[in-house]
Amino acid sequence: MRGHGVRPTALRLLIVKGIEDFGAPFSLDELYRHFATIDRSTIFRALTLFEEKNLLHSFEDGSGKRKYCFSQAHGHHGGSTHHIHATCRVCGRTFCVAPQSPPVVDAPDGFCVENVDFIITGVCSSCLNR
Amino acid sequence: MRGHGVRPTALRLLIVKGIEDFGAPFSLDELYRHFATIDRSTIFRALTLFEEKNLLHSFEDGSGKRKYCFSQAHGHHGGSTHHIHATCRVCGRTFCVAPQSPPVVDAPDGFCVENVDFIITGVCSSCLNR
DNA sequence: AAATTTCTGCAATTCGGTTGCAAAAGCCCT
DNA sequence: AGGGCTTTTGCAACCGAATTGCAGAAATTT
Repeated sequence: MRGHGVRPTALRLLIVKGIEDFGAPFSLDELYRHFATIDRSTIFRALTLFEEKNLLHSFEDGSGKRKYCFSQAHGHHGGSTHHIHATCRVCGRTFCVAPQSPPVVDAPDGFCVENVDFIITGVCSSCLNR
Repeated sequence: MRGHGVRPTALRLLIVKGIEDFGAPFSLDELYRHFATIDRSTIFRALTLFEEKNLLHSFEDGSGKRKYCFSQAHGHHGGSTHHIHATCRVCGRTFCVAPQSPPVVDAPDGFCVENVDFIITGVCSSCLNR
């Protein structure tokens, strides 16, 4: 955390802990409800800061809520800002499709690529079996 | 339009016409401003209906506004619900990265894939040169 | 053309995200 | 440890985009 220029306050540590509990991409709202005591804006600002400092990555998955997850750099796979996610349109949850790295495609002429998101939409197995 | 179970009212025909004028993914707002006379909710409901009936496809590109574009089935490429788009984080416009079909990746176990979006984020050439 | 259904405009609401401000907490210096 | 400065936090309010309820208009059916 310090390495990224983020001061580790009590709440921020708590928040990171909470994020780890999720183990999957989460929305601001999910995290907020996770510990009902911390203010929404505090969490929002922490997430924004974390993203700025490259501890987190965020993306829109079609569910209407922005999703956050740890940057690959942080650990669980690869080593770039590339992501494959699967979002269930029924329950709105998003899963990391772990180790694969998204394939390379051509961008339009002169387009400077900063990030690539690969988003699968459909129905997850637990929503299917119900 | 009829083939998809959508009744072609005067306004809906106008709206489709407007969409064709764009030639690129557009937001509700852009379309609304395109013909200042039609009510926002009317357009919204038309787009929602079109999407339900598979005339349109929509996705979130990170710009905060939902983007719509014709389903591939409708014509301009491929033949499935697969999409490659490039979004400029400066001007918010989204471009179709036309003829390529996104590569196949594995979804989580038991996940029923309905759609695949490949979203490139960065800065477009006209925003770069300024 | 009367009855029924669908569509449209308007106004209001929801929802997620974001900001301004004052108090609280943390940091640094003596 | 105490005082002064900076950063962080909670609260309340705001914002923009999406969405809905309702009543009148338009289209369809009989």
